[in-house]
Parts: sequence; structure tokens; C-alpha cells
Amino acid sequence: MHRSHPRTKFRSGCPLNASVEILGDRWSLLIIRDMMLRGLRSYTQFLDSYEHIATNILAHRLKKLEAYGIIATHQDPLDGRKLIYTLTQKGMDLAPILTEMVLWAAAHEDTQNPELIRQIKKDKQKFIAAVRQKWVENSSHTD
Amino acid sequence: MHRSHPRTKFRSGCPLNASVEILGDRWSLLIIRDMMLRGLRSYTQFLDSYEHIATNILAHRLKKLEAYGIIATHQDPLDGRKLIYTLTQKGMDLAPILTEMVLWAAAHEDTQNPELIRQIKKDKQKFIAAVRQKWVENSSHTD
DNA sequence: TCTTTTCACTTGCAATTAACAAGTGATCTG
DNA sequence: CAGATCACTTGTTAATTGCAAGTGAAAAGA
Repeated sequence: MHRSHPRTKFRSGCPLNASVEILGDRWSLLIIRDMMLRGLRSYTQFLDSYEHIATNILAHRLKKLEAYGIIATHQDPLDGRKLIYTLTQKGMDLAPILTEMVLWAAAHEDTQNPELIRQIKKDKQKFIAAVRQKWVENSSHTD
Repeated sequence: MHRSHPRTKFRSGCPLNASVEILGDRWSLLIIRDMMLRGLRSYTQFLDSYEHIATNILAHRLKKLEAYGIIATHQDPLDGRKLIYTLTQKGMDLAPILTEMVLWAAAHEDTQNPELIRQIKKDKQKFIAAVRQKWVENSSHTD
């Protein structure tokens, strides 16, 4: 493991295509949401999240996200069984994408969490800054 | 066809989850990019695009995007064989998401199209406004 | 007019990926 | 030291994707 980068090249050089190849599936962004907005950090926490990802898919996605440098894995110093997953800087830089995706769905689909939407609409940049600040405070970013 | 909405409900009420369920695959956003940034409007044009989508997948994606109200389909008045695919307002509202995805990949992956990236970085809002203006001018939005 | 080409697909099949259920080994807790 | 918890792995089945070929309607060319 701990490949710094996957071996396959992208289908094209288009930056949007790169994003789609890295993030374009039904689970990756939800794992990142759980880390970024809900502060989740462990395998079982992700398993127990709203949408109920299958355990083998979760394992694969965590490996992929780590391979792309979006998350980092550390051992819990207090519990030898536990692993702690954290967002890297690259992972935190996904905040604007998640934010825009929340706004789009809130505007065009029937969704919940009006408080989150209200907060983002009120001041988008402030929201992103607050999320980033929380990450700076909580993380041991040795990555 | 022409269902106004797919019958299945989302896995959760989270707005990000809705976006992921609608857009989270390896092709949808690329079709939207081709329409939004490259002005493509027909089936064969999408087939011939950079990443070479398979024809059956393209047909499925177009149906899905239409079912979600992201694109609209019209007959070409000058050619009975041709169908013209256009973005709806809901589809145009994806511009900020695409823009942020381009910026993220440009910052963290090895990508091409530096001119596009320069333009977006220079003034993001102006870029989005220009894309939207082009759509207003070119589209027959009877949707 | 009649053949060929273009257009938007569909169909069939193989390969890949996702989802579900159960199990594993290391570690911790009571 | 028994049972629970942790982060997974290992089957197996279902669904999706990708590839190649084909189809029917409409247009263009000879």
C-alpha cells in the first residue's frame, strides 16, 4: 500500500476529467463530507453513516482516496486497533466543490438539512473558512 | 420517456448525497462540460469527444440527464434525423460545480488546458457569467 | 430514383464493479 | 480469560460498464 499515486493515466488531460475520474463515483464525496463536515475519523463511523456504504466498498474507497493523497491514515496512539483517517490539504481543498454541490441540490431537488444550506447561503466564503479552521485545529497534519 | 423525475428516492436527504446520486458517475459531468464549455449539442458530437464514451452509455446518460431536468431534447427543424440537446436552467446552474472541479484538479493533478484555468483563476464569477451569457444567447429555452 | 451515408440509437455479450453476507485476526474491556 | 470491538477480507450474486455489431429513419449524392 501507500502508493503515492495510482499507476493509470487519465483518459484525457482535461482537468474536469481528472476530477471526475478521482471523485466520480457514488461514495467518495460522501466519505469526504463525513470527514469535513461531521468530523468522522474511523472506519466504523463511516460504516454507520446515513447512506450505509458496504464494508468492502468503504475499504476500497479509503485506499483510493489515500492513494490520491486526499486522506491520510494514522494509528490511534491510545488504541492499537483503531486507525484515524484525516483529510490532507488536498482533501480540504475539496470544500468549495462540496459547497457548490450542496447549493445546487438544495436549489433543484427536495433535500433536508436547511440549517446547513442557510449557513452556506448566508456567507459561502465564511462557511468554507470555518470548515478549514476546524480542520487546522483538530488535525495532526504530518502529511 | 420524458419522465419528469426518476421514480427512486435518494438514499438520504442530504443535499450532497442528492448531487452525488445524480452526477456521481464517470460520464455525466463530461457530457455537461461538452455542452457548457464546448457548445456541443448532438449525439455524434458527444461520441467523438475526447474521452470516447461508449454509445450505449451515452444513450443512458442522456436519458438520465433529461429525466432529472438537466438537459432538454429538441428536433432539429432543418434535419429530421438530428436531435439537439441543450442545457436547461438547472443544467446551467452546474457551472459553479464544474468550475470548482476544474480549479481543484488544476491545483493538485497534472492537467492540460492552461488557458481555461488562467481564465477561471483571473475572475471566477466573470467566467461563469460569460458561460451563462453564451447559453442565453444560443439556446431556445422553451423549458 | 436508387444507392450510400449520416443520424440516433438498440442489442448482445464479456468484463468490471457494486452490494450483500459472513468470517478473520488483532486488540481492548470487564 | 471471555466477550466485544476494530478494521478489515473473502466469498457470492446482482448490477453496471464497455465493446462490437446491427437497425431503421432520414438525408445526400450519383
